[in-house]
Amino acid sequence: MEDSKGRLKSCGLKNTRQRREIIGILEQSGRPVSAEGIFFGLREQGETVSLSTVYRVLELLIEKKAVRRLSTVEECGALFELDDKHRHYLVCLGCHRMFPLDDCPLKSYEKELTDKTGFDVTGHSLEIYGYCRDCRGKRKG
Amino acid sequence: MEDSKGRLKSCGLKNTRQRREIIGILEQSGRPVSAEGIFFGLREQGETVSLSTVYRVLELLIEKKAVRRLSTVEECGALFELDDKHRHYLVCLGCHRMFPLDDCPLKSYEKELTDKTGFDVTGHSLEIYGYCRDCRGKRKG
DNA sequence: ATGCAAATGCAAATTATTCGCATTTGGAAT
DNA sequence: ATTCCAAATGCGAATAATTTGCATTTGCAT
Repeated sequence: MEDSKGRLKSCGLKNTRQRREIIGILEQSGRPVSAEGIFFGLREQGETVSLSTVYRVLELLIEKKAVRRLSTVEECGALFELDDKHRHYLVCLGCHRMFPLDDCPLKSYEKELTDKTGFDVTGHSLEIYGYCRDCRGKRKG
Repeated sequence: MEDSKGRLKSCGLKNTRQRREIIGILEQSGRPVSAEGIFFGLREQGETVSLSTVYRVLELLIEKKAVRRLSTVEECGALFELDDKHRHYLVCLGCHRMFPLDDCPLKSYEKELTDKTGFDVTGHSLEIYGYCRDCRGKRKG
């Protein structure tokens, strides 16, 4: 089991109080947190780290793959579409185009979940990431 | 097949030029668009609708379930978590708590997709929405 | 044709995030 | 242990995305 200091070392990052504490919050929380959540979480513990540092450290940790950001799609603000039929997309990380999928791989899974968890499942959001044919080529070249 | 005027009527909404045009863009586009995308899309067609109207109309159409917003989770800015192991959440629409799922229902599906589509799949984001036990009770009462 | 609630535009306010720059600090080299 | 410097931080200002207040306009029921 890795502690915050260990995580920093394995990322090859300088070991600073702020970074240790931000990672600490992420570890304690056990579920996704917002930048503000981290900022105020630290406040409550009597620690103080500026909000810009929170953002910068998160960015850095994402680069190092020690942290992930939920739902990567929304790069330029929220996205909207007609709510006609249920639909998901293949999102290209190269050109950012979105290709609709033929069908939803989760139809049966939702029912299963409702039964298993007692959670009343009403929907889901799913995007698949990767590189489209065009961008796949460009990456190699 | 419904046109923008028809959609507005079935939502019980007043039929205004701006609304027709915003819906028009959503129909034409065939994939998710940002508010700005709609705004400038209209500009290009020589139509003009203020950006605040775009936002207001989208909001309204979402309420009426004629439009959906991609990835509903991020209500208070981006969310971050440790990137230790692959994980998804059941997100409660009542209390906004997030409950981690035991496992990912898409493991095999990704490979299948890579083969089928020629898209180089590198990952996905998935959240399941609904109401947790607590909130399910409260909704009925 | 008329009237009014609802819709719109505009500009200002908020919120989320990023950036520039002066100051501080971790840790490699001594 | 001390020195040094690139890298990290804090602060406040800048930017981007979204919301809101208010005066004006407009659908549509009458």
